[in-house]
Amino acid sequence: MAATQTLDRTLTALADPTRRAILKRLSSGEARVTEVARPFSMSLNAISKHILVLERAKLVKRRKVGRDHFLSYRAEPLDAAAKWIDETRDFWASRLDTLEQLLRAEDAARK
Amino acid sequence: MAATQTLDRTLTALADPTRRAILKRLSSGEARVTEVARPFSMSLNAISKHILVLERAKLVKRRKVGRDHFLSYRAEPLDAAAKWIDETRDFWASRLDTLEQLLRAEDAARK
DNA sequence: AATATATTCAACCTTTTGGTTGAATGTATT
DNA sequence: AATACATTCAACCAAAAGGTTGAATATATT
Repeated sequence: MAATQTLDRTLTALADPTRRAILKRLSSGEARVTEVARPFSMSLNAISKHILVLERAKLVKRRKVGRDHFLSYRAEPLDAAAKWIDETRDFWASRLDTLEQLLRAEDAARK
Repeated sequence: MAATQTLDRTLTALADPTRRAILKRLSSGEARVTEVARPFSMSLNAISKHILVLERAKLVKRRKVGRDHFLSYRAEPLDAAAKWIDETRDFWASRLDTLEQLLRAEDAARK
């Protein structure tokens, strides 16, 4: 699978506050679906769907024990996301040609 | 505006590969809308909309000069995103460190 | 065996997203 | 003044997202 698609899934999963909250919850320990859902004011089904999105992004792993599904947090996909952000964010800091950019912008504006 | 909503906008903006490509392009210097659109195989209008999403997330700033709109990249919103990711990602790493320290301290006290 | 619990599946609904095309607006150029 | 260029606005469309409710499935408990 293309790396860009993996990144898409990761960032899409993170772009929703409910899913971020679920992840934070799981980052401090395993929990069952119902436990995860409890604090939220939406239906269990809605949470079940959010969990699916997180699973598809490999941010959550599921372990089934009888009727209980234990969910756990996986950090790995965050590495690629953090990497992309850092690369993009630091672009100018890591280059000293800010001056060149300014000049180019000025030049473009003139013509 | 709630911090969570700002983060939503940032991550939503980043979750699309076209928008990430636009950002990368702009991170190496200002460009006009048409210039930004050129490499893509979709309509100018589609790109115009993507730019709007990036602007709403404050990742792109617009400077109008006559009929030209110059777009520039802004890194600031990435800080919050990077922060959230790092906090979440490192959770167990830092916790295990603390636990290890506690155990080591206990051990030292015992002997 | 009957019932309760944990979870998903399925169907549905509304809003948002990501794209299209065609027209409008404002600014340069000739 | 006529025309070309840069950009957005508006209407439309299909697909996806995020939620709901009700039924189905599988496992525990009594």
